[in-house]
Amino acid sequence: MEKKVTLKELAKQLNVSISTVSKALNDSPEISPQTRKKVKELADLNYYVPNVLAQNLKTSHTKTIGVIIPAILPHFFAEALHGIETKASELGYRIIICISNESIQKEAESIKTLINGQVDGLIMSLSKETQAKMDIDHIKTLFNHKVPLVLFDRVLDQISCDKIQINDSLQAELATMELYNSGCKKIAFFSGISNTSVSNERKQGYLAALKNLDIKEKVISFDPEKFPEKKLVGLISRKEIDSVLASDELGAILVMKSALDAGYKIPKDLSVIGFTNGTMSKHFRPSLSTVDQHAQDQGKLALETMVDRIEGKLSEKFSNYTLETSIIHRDSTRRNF
Amino acid sequence: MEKKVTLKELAKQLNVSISTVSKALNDSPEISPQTRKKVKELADLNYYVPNVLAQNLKTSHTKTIGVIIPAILPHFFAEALHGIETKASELGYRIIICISNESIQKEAESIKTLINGQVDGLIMSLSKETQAKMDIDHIKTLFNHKVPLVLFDRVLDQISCDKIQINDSLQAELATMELYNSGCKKIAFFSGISNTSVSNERKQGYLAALKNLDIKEKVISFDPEKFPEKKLVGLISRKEIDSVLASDELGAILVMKSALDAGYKIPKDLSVIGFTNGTMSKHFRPSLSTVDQHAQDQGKLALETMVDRIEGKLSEKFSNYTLETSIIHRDSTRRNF
DNA sequence: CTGAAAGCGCTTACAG
DNA sequence: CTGAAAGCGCTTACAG
Repeated sequence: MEKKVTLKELAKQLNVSISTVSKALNDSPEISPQTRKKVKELADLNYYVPNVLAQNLKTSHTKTIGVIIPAILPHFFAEALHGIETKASELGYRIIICISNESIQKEAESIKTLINGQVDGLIMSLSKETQAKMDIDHIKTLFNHKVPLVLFDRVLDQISCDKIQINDSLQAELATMELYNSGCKKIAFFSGISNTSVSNERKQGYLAALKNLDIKEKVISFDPEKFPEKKLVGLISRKEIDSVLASDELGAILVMKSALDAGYKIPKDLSVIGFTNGTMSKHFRPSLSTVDQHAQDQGKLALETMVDRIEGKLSEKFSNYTLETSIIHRDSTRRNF
Repeated sequence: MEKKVTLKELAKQLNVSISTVSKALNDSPEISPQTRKKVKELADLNYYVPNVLAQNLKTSHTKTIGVIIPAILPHFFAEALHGIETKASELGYRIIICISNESIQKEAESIKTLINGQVDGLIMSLSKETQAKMDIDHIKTLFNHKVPLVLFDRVLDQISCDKIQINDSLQAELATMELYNSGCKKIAFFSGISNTSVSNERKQGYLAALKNLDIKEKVISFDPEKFPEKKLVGLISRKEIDSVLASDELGAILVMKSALDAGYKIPKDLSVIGFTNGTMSKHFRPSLSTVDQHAQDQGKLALETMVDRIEGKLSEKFSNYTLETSIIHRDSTRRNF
């Protein structure tokens, strides 16, 4: 098999100049139809594909966008990534993805490998560590290199850039209200993802609702690896709680499992609402009522915003989108309202 | 904010040549320690990062690998992708991902956008359509462009390249045997992913086991969007089946749900084994016994193989890895064996 | 130890 | 309508 064919070789074979070949291939009106045809035929015959690296070097944009997310396994991120990829391929962009594994260091490394010209912009959802420590030095290097940034879902006020979010706090407040309206009076908040801005927002919303309702708060943070089963069961048996708002899907499922295993009925003895509408929510028995975060839409919007920014269609001022969300009512909550 | 700083500017500021700067930055022993230090300091000060595009153009390798998968939402692929990314970042490679959405056309487009020099090699898992139609013309263009290919999970014999698989047929056979040994005598095979090589392999394994056992086969293909609930319940109530091997996770979950909803007990009335060890398998009640496909390992091995191929560490002959898999016993099967 | 020069594969003003 | 030349930002033999 011969080497990859270049403009140079095509030019030699046709006895014309490289410029002519280049222009012909790009359908420049400068070139005569006959030459254009001749060039294209030979190019096809040789499976010629222009080297993007060289093209990019000239045009200095790459039509590829970097994506750094904390993980892909959680349904929310897989779904968001799906949205990003779909929109990207629609708009003719490629995506390079890096996973930070919730670590600030890995995040910084990924940024470093991506700001070297191979990417027109960066879409990120921040790692837990970055959010917790509010350490954003590594993010700032982006701006030193004039690489535009779009943040989605896990954002930070300190960073000024385009942002896509959902109104987590409001949604949590509404979800809490719904539990109340369906007859629940002792509502607990369970979080398996403390340390993230979203979990915090959701807690704030929960607390705000309780304040209005004049209900006592009960916030429980836990490590998903060791769910506090006994504690939950104790709370139910002592009738200290009759419902749970969980800040994430897995948390909600673990709450339901523990309650069911202990012999309680859902939603009769315990109502549950989760966040993130994943496959588990849909297929668990009973199915889980949940706040839909519209992960795909967040991803799509992030990508669109990025492209608009790159192509100069946005004003200097950064945009801050807050997506509408909705509560999906399923079988883990009562309907009497 | 100034323009991106280049070697040229650093050279000008230091009153040395571009070559010197380049060599200094690359720690060439040709350059005196003092100059090296001076250059590096200025580079840091200016946040200099070499333009990979230019580097690649010279060295003609990009240290990035393209990945084309049919989807990211199914747990298997998310997990495989996770493995690929992890290993890539370990070995200093970046990955560009494209999703074919199970379509041959999208697959072909993705290949086209990736073979233009921006990728050192391609890792793929084939779309259903590609596997069903055995249409591999678009794959062949890869070879015309001398881009190495590694196939994992969904492969095709007609394509000669490095391959990573699990022994689906054998695993299905073993899983069927296990159902038998645990006392099941009427074993059905449910597939929500017909049209894929893996589903077919698994069916073959199932059939092979039944043949040995002299049991009558019962194969049911269905569209995951409309699971044949009545049919399943009918089969159970008429005692025509006492167990199910499902070719995928969602299929297994749907089988369990339908049976449970109809009032049957698992595993007492119906034993179930699935494929793909996802979160649903783990958290469903009862938890699902399943064949672990070691998705992450497949991903990691695919990436490693790719890198070895690129770096010339592999012999001309293509390798064909078959990974060991294992059955994870949980609560959807009986233990009396 | 330092630098001038060629070249990676392309694009694009500028001449002719 | 066609081509020579410069340049994108780097690397690397080759001279000095």
